[in-house]
Amino acid sequence: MYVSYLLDKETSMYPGSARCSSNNLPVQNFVSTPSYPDYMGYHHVPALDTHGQPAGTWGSHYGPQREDWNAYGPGPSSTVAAAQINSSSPGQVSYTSADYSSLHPAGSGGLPPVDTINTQQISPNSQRHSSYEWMRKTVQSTSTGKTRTREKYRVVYTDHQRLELEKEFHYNRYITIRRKSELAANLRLSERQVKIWFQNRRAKERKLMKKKMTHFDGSSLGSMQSDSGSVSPMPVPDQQTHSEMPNSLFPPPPPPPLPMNGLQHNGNLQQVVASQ
DNA sequence: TTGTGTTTTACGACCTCC
DNA sequence: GGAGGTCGTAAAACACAA
Repeated sequence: MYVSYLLDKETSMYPGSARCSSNNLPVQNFVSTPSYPDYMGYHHVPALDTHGQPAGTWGSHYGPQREDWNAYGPGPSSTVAAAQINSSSPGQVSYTSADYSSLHPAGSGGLPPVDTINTQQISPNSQRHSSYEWMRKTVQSTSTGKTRTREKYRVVYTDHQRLELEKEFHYNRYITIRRKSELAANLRLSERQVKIWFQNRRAKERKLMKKKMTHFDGSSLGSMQSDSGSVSPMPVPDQQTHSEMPNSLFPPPPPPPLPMNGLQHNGNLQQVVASQ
């Protein structure tokens, strides 16, 4: 089942990691998110599942479209960040599933305006070294997205941002222009950041697939290998739009790799894009 | 505390497609 | 030419053992 696939994947992805610095507050790092065990549960929580709803329900609840979060330009306003710097244990926020659900009204199918989710209580159950620890920690940031040519090399995305990106990724490994735009606006990332995140995420998946293949010595992965035997686990871009895919049809584990370098997909991808 | 390994952002090079 | 794809890589952020 795909859920177990996700579990395996996610537990390895964020093994109690609390990717957060204590010094800086990137503007987009405004909130942390539920633990991934909770996240895993989102498959079963209709209110959390944005994809079962018509795509149209997504955009309608967005906060004001923010200007592209320019990773190259001067830092954006610090309005959100300022709200996060408030406490002594800065921005320590976490959601229970219920919290999270309440923030995502059923039917809205989308994320609440990020500004509305910065005041959640700290999880009382979290313990040090538990798998929930990471979500207690504050994700903070500097004020700007700096490139490696600037003072700061990179920012750390909030758990919330990653959660939503992961959700989107698990729904579809290739994001459409529309969804990219929506996500970017909703997560206060630039579209470029969303695009690159997906690229990196696919790369990560390919890497994991490769790892798995080598681990299993290909014995049970015959169907996942190309004719030439070379490993190219790039899935075929899903041409379905989000509004077309029901909850129960979360994509299966990465489909069989294609014997090519991925560039052959461009035609299809652009068709998808064009269809938006 | 520090050294080391892994993961996460971000980029450049290069590719194909329109 | 611009878009987005992969691939490889840099470096920050992080985990963890010693």
